Amino acid sequence: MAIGIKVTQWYKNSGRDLPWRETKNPYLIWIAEVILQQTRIEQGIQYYYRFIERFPDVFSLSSAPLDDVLKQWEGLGYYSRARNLHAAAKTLAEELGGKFPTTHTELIRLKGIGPYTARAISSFAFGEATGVVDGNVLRVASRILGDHSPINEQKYRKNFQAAVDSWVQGVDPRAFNHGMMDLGSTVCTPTKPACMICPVEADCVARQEGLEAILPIKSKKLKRKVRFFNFYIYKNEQAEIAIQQRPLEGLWGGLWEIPNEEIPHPQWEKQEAGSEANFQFSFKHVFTHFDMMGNVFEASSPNHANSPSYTYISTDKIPIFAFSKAVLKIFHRLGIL
DNA sequence: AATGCGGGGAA
DNA sequence: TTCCCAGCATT
Repeated sequence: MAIGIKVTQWYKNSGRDLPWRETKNPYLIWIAEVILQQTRIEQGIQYYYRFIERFPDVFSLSSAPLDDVLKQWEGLGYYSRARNLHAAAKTLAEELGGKFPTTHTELIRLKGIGPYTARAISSFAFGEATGVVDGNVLRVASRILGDHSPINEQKYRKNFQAAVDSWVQGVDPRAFNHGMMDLGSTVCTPTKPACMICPVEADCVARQEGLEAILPIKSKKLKRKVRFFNFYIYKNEQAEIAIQQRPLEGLWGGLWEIPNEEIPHPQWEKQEAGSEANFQFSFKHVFTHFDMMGNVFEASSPNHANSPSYTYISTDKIPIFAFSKAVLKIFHRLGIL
């Protein structure tokens, strides 16, 4: 029996039941897929419910201010996703009449929709017979094929895509693609895969050659660097604090923050901010590409805190603005949120 | 092809 | 610590 049929049948018996699988509405599927990019289901599912309640269709999203979209995204990370989602919604609403393209080759032209998401939408919403390839599916395919090429290198990607595309031919694309991802997350796991209950054990080269623990191969990535920052709580006479909005590009793009500066050298014990800034505490915040070590200072003297970019707000207005997780943690630590 | 971009959970 | 997770955009 073909791999496609086995995976499809397995999915119908053992697949997961997830809210965005109950619909063929491309908008709902799109929102779920973008939220779940590089994000675990448990982490994203509440964001999904809140997001589609606040923005139930492409027009409510396209007509909303970007700040509202970012507020819904607060704490989820990779904030360019929210910005791209908003931009693509405008394209869909204003140029395409709110109608989604039905093929992955058209969908991929929209902001924030890449090879994975384009195929997920076209397959799940419109039944296109194309292979949906994410990190889970790459692992499954690498093991089934016994392929030792690094799955995180672009030049090998098309081979895996072609294999999955061949498996989806002649079967229900929705069930097959969902099945491949569920197989990856519940059976063909990174460590200790449950090969005994795998529907394609007999087709799996890695299993036959005892390579389950070796595959998939991944080439090494660079080690994170450490960068040092000072963060400042500036208070005016009304006990309001200074905040500012970050530029749309780059880290925490479009989010609000408290004044801060990167310290070129880890002058950890020194009071960089001047005599009137009182050291509060230090923290660590981990990113994909660097570790942030932060010092937090508090100052009531506004003489060096009068930048035109600052907005002074009372602390009970903090929930109105979208902040990064790091800044929210600072607020909690200081007891002002 | 390499790099930037968040945050949380598990081994 | 290290790795992983329903990736994409930019250069």
